[in-house]
Amino acid sequence: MAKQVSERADVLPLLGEVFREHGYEGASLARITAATGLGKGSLYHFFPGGKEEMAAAVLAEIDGWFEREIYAPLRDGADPAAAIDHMFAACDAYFRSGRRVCLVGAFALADTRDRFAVALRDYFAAWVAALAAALQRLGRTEIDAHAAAEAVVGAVQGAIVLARALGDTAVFTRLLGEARAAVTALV
Amino acid sequence: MAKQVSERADVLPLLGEVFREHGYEGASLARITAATGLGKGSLYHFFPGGKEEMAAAVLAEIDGWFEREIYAPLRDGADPAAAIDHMFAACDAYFRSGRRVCLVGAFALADTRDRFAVALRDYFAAWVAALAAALQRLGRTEIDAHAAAEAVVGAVQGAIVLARALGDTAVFTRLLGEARAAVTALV
DNA sequence: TAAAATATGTACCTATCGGTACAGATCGAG
DNA sequence: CTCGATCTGTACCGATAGGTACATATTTTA
Repeated sequence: MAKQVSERADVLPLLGEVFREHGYEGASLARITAATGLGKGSLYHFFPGGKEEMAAAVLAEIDGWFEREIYAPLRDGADPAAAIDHMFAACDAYFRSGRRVCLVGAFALADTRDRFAVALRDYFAAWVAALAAALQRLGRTEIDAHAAAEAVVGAVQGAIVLARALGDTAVFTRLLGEARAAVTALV
Repeated sequence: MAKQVSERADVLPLLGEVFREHGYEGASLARITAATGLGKGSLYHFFPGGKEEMAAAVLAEIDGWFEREIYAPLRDGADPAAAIDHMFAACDAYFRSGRRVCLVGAFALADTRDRFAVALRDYFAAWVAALAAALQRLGRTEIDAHAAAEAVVGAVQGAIVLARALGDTAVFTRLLGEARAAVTALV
């Protein structure tokens, strides 16, 4: 019985991928075991709360990544305009031009919405608030900045849906490009 | 054993609601039975292909509704501008300001994407094409019209995700209003 | 190196999954 | 009224779901 060197944090990305590809209900313990290489023993040792705790941990890890990589620069970075550019580039890379689903968005459309309501709300609220802060720092009014930020975050989610349904990554890039142009034009 | 008066077409809306609320995998036969009042006998009589045929029938019914109610007026209606206005109003009503999920969009984010790939692609392709046709009839170039149509359809999907995640129908109305303003401004 | 804490695999549990079989009930056509 | 077609409820199927129990390994600590 070889001891696995993996930490709890190491399995979160693998876990996230399983939830992304199969959804919460479709992510069976068998699939999770196969994807992570961890047996039920290890899994329930790391996540005593079972599947629900696994999904919550994945959501928390995602939230942490976005906070570090995207929200913080928008909110506190020296150059708001550069932070916005970085956000669009990071989104294209993270969502692989629409090939990769946004787990939070997917959970929002499924009946996981209620179970993880707080995490979902916080994720999008933080994103909109951070982007709005950057836009305000560029001279926009609070109301205008908030509305524009909502539109951009919504555009990203819509672009993922469209790109996946049409099987076309170009539409993702196109929509993000338009959103970027629209939000940077008036600055 | 009382004979049910329901036709196959009558159960499709109920079926659709179950898939919308619980997703494909979450829509168990038990839930379907409870929601429709039909036992397994009747269910498999109407849909010999089981769950997959039920979902396909629901998608076809949805497609038919949008074709009749939204695409046709955009494409062939006498007044393209009025058809666009009607589209936004119909979307707000149909998706109940973001309270109700778009089944096609939800399927696109789940692993049902591959199983129903053709239906999902057709739904969005038809929507974009119809809206683009209306915009062209209002004088826009083909390329410009197509890009604008994609942006609007994407905005609707993004608005649903955001509204559900934030638990706020106002953001749906706001985003659709902005999309409507943007698309009708240059006409 | 002994003991305590941390991992891990396996066997097993009950509940439910989608689907099938089929006997009855109900119906319309003649 | 009869007969065949159309419905519908129930019992049942094997597979799999998430989860628990626990003995066995491995590390860490003292």
